[in-house]
Parts: sequence; C-alpha cells; structure tokens
Amino acid sequence: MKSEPDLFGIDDLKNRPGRTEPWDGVRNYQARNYIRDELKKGDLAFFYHSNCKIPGIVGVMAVADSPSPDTTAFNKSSKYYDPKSDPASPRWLQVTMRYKRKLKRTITLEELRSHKVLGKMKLLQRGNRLSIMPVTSKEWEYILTLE
DNA sequence: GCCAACGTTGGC
DNA sequence: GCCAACGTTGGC
Repeated sequence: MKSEPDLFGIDDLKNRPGRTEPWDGVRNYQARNYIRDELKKGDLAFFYHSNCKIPGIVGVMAVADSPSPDTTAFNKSSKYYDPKSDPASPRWLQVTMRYKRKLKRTITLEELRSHKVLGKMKLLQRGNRLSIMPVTSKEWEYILTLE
C-alpha cells in the first residue's frame, strides 16, 4: 500500500492514537476491488513510500477491520468528495490499517527491481499506478529476507 | 520539472 | 462504442 511520506508516512501511522489510520480516499476501481475482495482483518501489508526521494518499502502494517464504505465520498468539504457515490450504494471502500513495525532499513524500489525473482511483482510492472496491490506470499517472504 | 503511462470524461 | 482531450500518478 502506497502513501506519500510528505503527506502521510510510516511515522505518521506509528504516531497515530492506537497506531491506526483509516485508509480512505482510494478512488481507483481496481484498488477498490482489492480492498473489497482481498483485504481481511489481520492481513499484513507493506507500507510503501511513493513520490519521494527514495521510494521503497519502509514498514509492515496490518488490516485492523473489515472493509467499510468510505464516507469521505459523501462529504462535500472533503477533497475526496465524489457526488457519484450514493450513500445507499457506496462506490468507495476503506479499511483501517494498524502499524506493526518499521523495516530495519528501506528496501528501495531500485533494489526491488534488481532482484530477478521479483520481476513479476505487481508493484514493478511497467506503468503501474495502483496504490493498493497484492503481494504473493513468496514475494513477501523473499522481500523480508532482504531486510 | 519532465514526461510516460494510465484512468476518466464527454462529444459524437 | 470510439477516441481525443484532459487529469493524475510517480519515477527519474
């Protein structure tokens, strides 16, 4: 799961009360579908810093609840307001994420790209812009051995 | 700051 | 339904 450290980084999550944060504002259908279909309470996720000097994986977090409607879509004063999301049939979903730990070091995008076995990772696919995407268990375990 | 890649919008 | 125009993402 990507986030821009200038806006909300791993330390921001760590410093939140309860070390949790609602992951709202996702406005991409594919990412929405991953929230809806793939995320279960207790699942682990990498925290990825994007759009910054050294993009890469910086930590581990966990899904803290079940997916629920993203109510920022109904809030006219929210930057995530979406008039097409009907409260009776919410278009966008969110999930709460809980801080687990920081990696001992950042595993940079550049480093991830240098490992041939990770070549199929969604994150590394050309042109990928998804903010939420699956990691296979093999990829997960391999990446943690790099730490 | 540039720009490739991608998603969305809206005219037709 | 097509596709040009536009907006966004995000690495570099």
